[in-house]
Amino acid sequence: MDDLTLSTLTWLRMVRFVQNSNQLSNDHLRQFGLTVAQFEALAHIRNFQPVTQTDLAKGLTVSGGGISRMLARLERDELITREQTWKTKHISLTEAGLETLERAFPSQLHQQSALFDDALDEDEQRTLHALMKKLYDHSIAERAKAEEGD
Amino acid sequence: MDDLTLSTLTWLRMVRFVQNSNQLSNDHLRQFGLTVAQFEALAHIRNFQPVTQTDLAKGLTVSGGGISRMLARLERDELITREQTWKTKHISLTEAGLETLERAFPSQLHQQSALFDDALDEDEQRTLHALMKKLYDHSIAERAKAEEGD
DNA sequence: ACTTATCAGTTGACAGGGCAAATGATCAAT
DNA sequence: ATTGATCATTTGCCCTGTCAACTGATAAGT
Repeated sequence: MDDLTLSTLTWLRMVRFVQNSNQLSNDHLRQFGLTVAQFEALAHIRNFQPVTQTDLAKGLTVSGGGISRMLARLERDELITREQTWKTKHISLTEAGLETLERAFPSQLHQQSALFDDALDEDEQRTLHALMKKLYDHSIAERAKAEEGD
Repeated sequence: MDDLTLSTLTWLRMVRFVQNSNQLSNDHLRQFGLTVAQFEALAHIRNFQPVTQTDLAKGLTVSGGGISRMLARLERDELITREQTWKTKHISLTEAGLETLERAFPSQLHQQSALFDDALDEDEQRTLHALMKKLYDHSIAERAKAEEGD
């Protein structure tokens, strides 16, 4: 009954794996009062601060509207600050934001990579990485193509 | 600056690829008035109808609350019906639901697999499938472990 | 100076989805 | 029959995210 081409099956497994992994990360991060999205936002901000909202949106591949709302929540929780100079807002971590990130970071990173390290040996990981790069690059090209033919 | 372990990089590419692919699918499905989530729900319902909400939630790996809302929207749009017998609601496609699905199905499937077929040859696809199966199964096991140790 | 692009960010309306508490319906045990 | 236990679904509250329309600020052309 089901539509079991190889790529369909692969796709399904990938989507579910990403789902499961995100859920595990969310469970894990709950003790720090963070979601995966927030964790990733904080990590990105730390690496590039001070950063504009537009750049942050690009870096995290979310829309401008999405980043605006997320940052509003992070600001409300006093994990980041937004300072407006001219027309641009520059985002930085607060003390509390940095502290939270640094508490969560190591275990989150470990949790994340364990999912790969436990399931695949080093050769397999390298192979997977190469395949994902191909797929990813191709999907980027497709998105760009869709964009221009708007 | 960035935390560039192999698994982190692989993870990032996988997440972005899934994002891009979903976005491409959403763009594609817009002409049929469907989202990816709705398309997948309709396809699943067609294959298993009549099906209970609980089973549907499991099949699509969303929570009970999530499925309840999504089905409410699909019912509002008259793509499905919910018939209550005893304590359970049985979901089926309406005429319009089936028709919409059948119009969208072939091109959506094609769009989906093209992303793999254009980027990877057959050997690579088989390798990827095997690796994803390993990862997926492992993530399922981890979720189960997290569940019991609640 | 005054209008017009243009760019950065916000906001309303919406879909998707999680969790936990509440409802409803059925079944089991007294 | 009545009280509980159990299961299916709903609902309130929240976060994530899109799109499109809107606001504000700056830059440019006349």
